[in-house]
Amino acid sequence: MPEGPSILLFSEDFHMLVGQVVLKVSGAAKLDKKQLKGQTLKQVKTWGKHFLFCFEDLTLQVHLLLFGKYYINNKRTTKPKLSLKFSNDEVNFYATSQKLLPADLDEVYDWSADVLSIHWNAAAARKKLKQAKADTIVADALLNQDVFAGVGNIIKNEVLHRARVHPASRLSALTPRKLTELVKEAANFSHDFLEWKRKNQLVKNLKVHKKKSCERDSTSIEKEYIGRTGRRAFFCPTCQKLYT
DNA sequence: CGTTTTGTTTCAGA
DNA sequence: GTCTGAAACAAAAC
Repeated sequence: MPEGPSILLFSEDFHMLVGQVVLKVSGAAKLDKKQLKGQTLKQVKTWGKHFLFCFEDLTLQVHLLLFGKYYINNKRTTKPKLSLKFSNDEVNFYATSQKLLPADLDEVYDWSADVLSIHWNAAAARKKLKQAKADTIVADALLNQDVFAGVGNIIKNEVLHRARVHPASRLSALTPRKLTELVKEAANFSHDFLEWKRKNQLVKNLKVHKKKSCERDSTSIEKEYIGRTGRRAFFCPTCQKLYT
C-alpha cells in the first residue's frame, strides 16, 4: 500500500509514543529484541518508505513492504511480526520487514535522496542518474530508492505523465532539459501526493494510474508490465514521448 | 474465488 | 566479485 508520502502521514500516528519506554518486545521478527527493551523513544522519523524509531542507543527501521499494516493499542488474531509494548501504549506490526540500525542515522541514510526531505537535492539525484547503466529505462530509474527514496509505482506513473515521457524511454536518451524536469517532478508530485492524501483526495487527482483516458487528448491509457521488476506502467501513448 | 497489487530482499546460477 | 531473474514473503481489495 504505501509510498513515501503515505509513510510520512502514517508516521504521525507514532508521535504519541515519543518519550515512552519499551517494556516488552515480541513477535516473529528475527531481530535482537533485547536491544530494544528498556530504551526510550526519542523521535520518529522517516526516510523514503522507512519508518525510523529513534532510541538512545539504536534505531528501529520498519518497512511496510507491499502489504504491511500496524495497529496502535489494537491487534489481529494472527501473531504480529513485531510487537512493542511501551509504557502506556502498544504497537503491533504485521507483514513488515524490520531491522536494527545505529543511533547515528547519518551513517546509514543519504537524506538528499528522500524526495520529501528538506534535504532533498535535485542536482544530486540528477548526477546519480547520469551515472546509471546505459540501458536503464526511466520507469526503473524512478523506482530506484537510492535516487528517489519514497517514490513508488503510482508516483512513477504520474511523474512520467506530467513530464510527458513514455515509461520505457531510455534514461540516457532524454534531453538534458527533460531529465531535469523529471527529477523536479519526482519531488513536486510527491509533495502533491502528500497533500492530496492528507485531504483524502488522492485518487481523484491521479491522471494516469488506473485511469481509462488521458485528459489532454482523450487517448486511451495503456497498461504494460515494464522494467526490471515488471511493475505496472500506465501511460498515454499520444502525449508521452518515447525516447530511445 | 482467482487475480492483482502503492515493495524489497535473498539467493541460485551465469 | 557482479549481475540477473526468480522466488519468497504476505494480506486484502477487486
